Amino acid sequence: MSKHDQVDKYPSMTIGDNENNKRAVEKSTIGVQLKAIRTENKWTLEEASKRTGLARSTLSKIENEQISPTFSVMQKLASGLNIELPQLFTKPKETKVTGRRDVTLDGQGRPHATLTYEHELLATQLRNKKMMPYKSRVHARNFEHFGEWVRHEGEEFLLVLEGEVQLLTEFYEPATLVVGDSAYYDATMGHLVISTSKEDALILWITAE
Amino acid sequence: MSKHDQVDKYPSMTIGDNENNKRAVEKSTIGVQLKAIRTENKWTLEEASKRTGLARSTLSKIENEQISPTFSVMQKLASGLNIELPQLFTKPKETKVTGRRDVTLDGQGRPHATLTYEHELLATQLRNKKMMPYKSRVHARNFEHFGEWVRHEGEEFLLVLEGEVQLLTEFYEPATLVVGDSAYYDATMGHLVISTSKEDALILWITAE
DNA sequence: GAAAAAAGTTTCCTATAGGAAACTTTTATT
DNA sequence: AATAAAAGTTTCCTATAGGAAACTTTTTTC
Repeated sequence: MSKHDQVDKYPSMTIGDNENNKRAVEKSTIGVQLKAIRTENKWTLEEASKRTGLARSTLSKIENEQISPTFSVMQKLASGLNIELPQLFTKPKETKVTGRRDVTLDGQGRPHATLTYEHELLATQLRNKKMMPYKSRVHARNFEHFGEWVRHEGEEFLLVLEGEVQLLTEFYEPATLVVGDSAYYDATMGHLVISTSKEDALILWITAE
Repeated sequence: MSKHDQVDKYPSMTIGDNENNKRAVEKSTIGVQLKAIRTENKWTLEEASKRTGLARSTLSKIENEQISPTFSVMQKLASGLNIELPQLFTKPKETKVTGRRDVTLDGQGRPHATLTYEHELLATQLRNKKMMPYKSRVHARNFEHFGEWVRHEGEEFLLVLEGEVQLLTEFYEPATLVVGDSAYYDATMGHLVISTSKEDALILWITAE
């Protein structure tokens, strides 16, 4: 009986618990969430049971973290209780008391120069902003200055503050913009701005993802 | 031979499938998702197994929709494969071919007047934007013109284009801004802008939620 | 404040999830 | 093409989830 070969896969192997697996996963809270949702709606387990088609006992056990529900049960919960699935394991977004403000005086932003632009980043005091505003002096005079389309996630808005520029975009004809003109476009589409005035143009950009 | 004996549990029962349960739930696709993620990363079941600490067979069964994984298993999947939980049941956001663009020439936006401001809405051709840009002529000269703080969801950025204004915010001292100055703040905080120059001031606003 | 009703928990059992190993299919390798 | 190796599936068993009903706790009602 020489079955020496496949007898022991994983002789003393670490079936994957140590080497990798960043076990920093915060504890599930799915039970807590469920209970919160149910009580907020003033539902009894019985009512929740009727709504979801799950047994009263099952719901109780889930709420008390005695069992880990299967995905199909989670779907019944979401559907029956009229909530989105992620609500079951995402703790309610703490309606943070927001009162942030950051004033940037003209020319006082954080400089950031490239070959083609000279950016002045605005509102750099605030982290985790929804928008990234900056003013840029446009050095580029033609497409070749770039060589490639600029392309990134999100959407972009720009307003011309000084001079005249051309907004080149992948799927459109170039647009000539003068002071006061603005444009809004998907930044995933190739795009770039070149100056068509004698002096460098000045524009305001804002991106949001 | 034993497998066939107990084949039909649930003789013809529908354990709770009829009465309630709005079954408009799209079929799970969790298996499909998992397989997609795994193959995209060129992982074998064996590798995925090592990463997640789950058995090869379990992964196979999940991928083939033979079982509905428990939440704890889903957590191991997310953690081990370095993905966010919702990725497991949210079909990959169709990287929509975005190529929208809207140019608004100076003064050509959609007008919208109030007692205190004269707004010019920009980029009105695009729906579902992440940002709402507009230019506003500021009539207001003092707080009383408003009577109340302006307050709404999201964040706001403003840049002074002409004149001089004061930015009044609930939790800060008033800030005096001249042409080129800008400010970024949480719009949930009471805020408003008044002109402090002889003429009406002109500012650019952008809000994002 | 005792009895009844309702809400919630635990028990006990069955159905199903998850793991180890056998088996099958696919992919290299010669 | 035959063989070996790797990847994937299925089987079989154990652990656990989920349901029905008994039980306990809380709330209501008289």
